[in-house]
Amino acid sequence: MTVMTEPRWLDEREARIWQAYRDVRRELQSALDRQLVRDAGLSGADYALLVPLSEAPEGALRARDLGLSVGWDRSRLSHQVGRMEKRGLVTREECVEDARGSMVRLTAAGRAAIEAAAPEHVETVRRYFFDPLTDEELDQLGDVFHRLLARLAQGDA
Amino acid sequence: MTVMTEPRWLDEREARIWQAYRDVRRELQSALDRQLVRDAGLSGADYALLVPLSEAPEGALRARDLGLSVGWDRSRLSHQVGRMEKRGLVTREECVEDARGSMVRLTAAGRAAIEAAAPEHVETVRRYFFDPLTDEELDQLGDVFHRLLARLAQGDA
DNA sequence: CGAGACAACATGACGTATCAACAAAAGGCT
DNA sequence: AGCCTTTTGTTGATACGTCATGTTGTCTCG
Repeated sequence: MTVMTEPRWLDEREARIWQAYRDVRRELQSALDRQLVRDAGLSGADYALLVPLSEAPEGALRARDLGLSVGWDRSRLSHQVGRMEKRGLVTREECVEDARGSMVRLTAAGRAAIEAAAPEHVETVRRYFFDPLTDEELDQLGDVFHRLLARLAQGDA
Repeated sequence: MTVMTEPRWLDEREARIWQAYRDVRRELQSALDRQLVRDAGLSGADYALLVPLSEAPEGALRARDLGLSVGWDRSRLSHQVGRMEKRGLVTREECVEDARGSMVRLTAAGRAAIEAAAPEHVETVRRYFFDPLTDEELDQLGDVFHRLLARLAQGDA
C-alpha cells in the first residue's frame, strides 16, 4: 500500500519551467499545424503519415510499420488512414505476406501533396525551433530528450 | 512573390533531435494523461482548468481570464467547461461586472477532484520530467523554452 | 446620444484521439 | 493436426480541438 506523505510540490522555478514547456508545446504545435493547413491543406496528422510513406521503397508500408515509425497505436492509425483514403491521398491494399496485414500506399496525389508541403514546412520548423538555438544548445537538447525518452520507455515496463 | 530556392533540409543530427522532440512530446503527454485518468478519473484538459480555478480567490474565474491563464481560445474553453459542467466539476454563472461575460466556478466536487488528483500528478511530472534532469540542464531548458516562446509570439505579429 | 467597431461567449460541424470490443490470421506448443 | 495465445487491423462510442458563425453587450468617437 502507498503511504500518504506530503507531496513534493513544484517550487517557483520548477513551476515556471514546466509552464514554459507546456506553452512551447502548445504554441509550436499550433504554429506548425496552422502553417501546414494554410499553405498545403494538410493537417499535422496527414503530414506525419505522408513523410514515412514518401520515404518508403514503393511509397508503401505495412500499417504496422507505419504505426511504428510514427509511434501511433493501431486504432489511431486506422482512423487517420481511413480519412486520408477518402481524400485520395493514400490507398489500402491487402498484404501479400500476411493476410492479416494491410498495406498503405501513397497515391500520385499524395506524393504531390507531400512534395508541395515539405519545403515550406521545413522552413517553418527551422524558423520556430532550430534558428533560435545555438549548436551547443541543440546538442544538450538532444541529450535531454533522449534521457527523458529512456525514462518514459522504462515507465511502460 | 516568393522565390523558389532549394529548401534547407534537416541534416541527420537535426532530424534526430526533431524526432526526439516529437517523441518526448507524444510519450510525455500520453504518460501524464493516462496517469490522470487512471488515478483520478480526470483528463488532461480537466486538470488544466481545475488548477487555475482552485488557485483563484473564490474558486471562480471569468471565462476570459481562465482562457488566458491556460492559453486556450474561447471556443475550446467553452466546450471543455460545458463538458465539465455536465459532470458537476464546475458551474457557470453570469458575470456581474460585464453582462457578456461568464463566470466559471469550482464546485465542491471539482475541488475534491483536483485535491485528490494533484499529489499523484505532481509526482508523475517529477518522475518523467524533473527527476532525470540536472539543475544546470533545467536552467538551460528554461532559457531555451523562453527563447522559443519569444519567437513563437513574434510569429503572430 | 447613436452608429459602427469590437469583445465575450455559445454553438454546430467536422476532424482528431483514445478506448473497448471485435474478427481474422499467424505462431507456438503438445 | 488441434488448441491456445499473440498479432494485426477495423469499427463504434465518446472525448477533445478548431473553425465559422451568431448573439449579445460594451466601447469609441463623431
